Amino acid sequence: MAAKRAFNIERFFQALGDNTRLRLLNLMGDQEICVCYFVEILDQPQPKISRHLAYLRSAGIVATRRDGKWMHYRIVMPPHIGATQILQQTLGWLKEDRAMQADRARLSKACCTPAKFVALQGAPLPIPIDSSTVSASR
Amino acid sequence: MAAKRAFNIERFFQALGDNTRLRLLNLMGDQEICVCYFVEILDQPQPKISRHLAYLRSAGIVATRRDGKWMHYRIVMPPHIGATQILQQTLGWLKEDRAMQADRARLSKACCTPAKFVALQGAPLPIPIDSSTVSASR
DNA sequence: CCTACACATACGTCAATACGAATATAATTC
DNA sequence: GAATTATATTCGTATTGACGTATGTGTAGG
Repeated sequence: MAAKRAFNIERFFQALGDNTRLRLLNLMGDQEICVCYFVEILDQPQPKISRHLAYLRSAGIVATRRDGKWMHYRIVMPPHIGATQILQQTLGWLKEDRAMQADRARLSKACCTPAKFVALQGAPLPIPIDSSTVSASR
Repeated sequence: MAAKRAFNIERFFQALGDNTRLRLLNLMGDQEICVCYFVEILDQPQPKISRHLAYLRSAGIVATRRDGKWMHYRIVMPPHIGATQILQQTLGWLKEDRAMQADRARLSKACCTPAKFVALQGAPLPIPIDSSTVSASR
C-alpha cells in the first residue's frame, strides 16, 4: 500500500519548479497519456521521465491508471481550491509558451501519424478527460 | 557579468516552494516592510530571514529600498503576465490560510502597539504600496 | 574616528534533489 | 514458464538548498 501523504503547499510549488515536470504537465493538459509518449516527445531517458512523474504523483498533482502494460498519467486537481486555481493558471500560462506549444505540436503529430514514431507502435492513444467527470470513471 | 539574471520560471516556482518564503511574501502583501519586522514576527534568526529574502530577490519576486540603516522589502510583479497572475493567486490563497492570518495579525499588533515589541523600537513602520502598480483584490 | 545598529554574506554541515546507468517489477505474449 | 515489453526503482554521484554560527558591510550618531 502506498502511503498517501497529506497535500503539502511547499511540495506543490516545488513540483512546479522544474522544467521537465512543467513539460510533462503541459503534455497532459486534459488528456490521459501513457509514459511512452512522454519519453518519445521529450526525448529523454525513460527513468528520468518516470522519476519526474513519480515526483508529480507524490505532490498530488497527477494520478495514474494502469491499462495492461501501459501506465496512464493524468492531472488531478489538488484538494485545495487555491492550489487548483494556481495549477489551472499555470497550465494556461504554459499554453502561451513557444517551447510548450512545440511539445504539444509534436504530441499531436505523434498521435496523427504514428507511423513516424516507431517507438509508439501499438501504444494506446491519449484519452481526453471529460472535465465534468474528473473524479469518477465508469 | 551582472548579478541580476533573467526571469526564470523554474526559479520562480522554487522560490514559492518554501514555507518561510511564503510567510515573508504574505507579510509583505501590499506593504513595504523592513527586515527587522520579519525577524520579529516570524521569530526566526536574522541570517535565516535575510537569506530567504535574498532568494526571493534573486527570483525576481521582491525588490529592496534602502532607507538609512533599514532595508525595505516589497513584492514586485514578475515581467511575465502569467507569473504575475500566479503570484497574485498565491497571495490570495495565503490570505485564507489560518497560520498566515495569524502572522498578519501579529504584524498589525506590532505596528499598533510597538511598545510590546522592544526589538522594533525606532523601526520605520511598513509603508503601503500604491495599488496602481499592483492590481488589487478587494 | 569609533561604536552601535541593521542587515548581508561566508563557512561548514546535513538533507533533498537530479542525473545516468543498471536493475527490478508488472503485465503480455509466446 | 520463459521471453518481451512497459514502467519503476535502486545505486553512486554531483549539485543545490537550508540551517546555525560567525563575520563582514553599510549607515547613523557620538
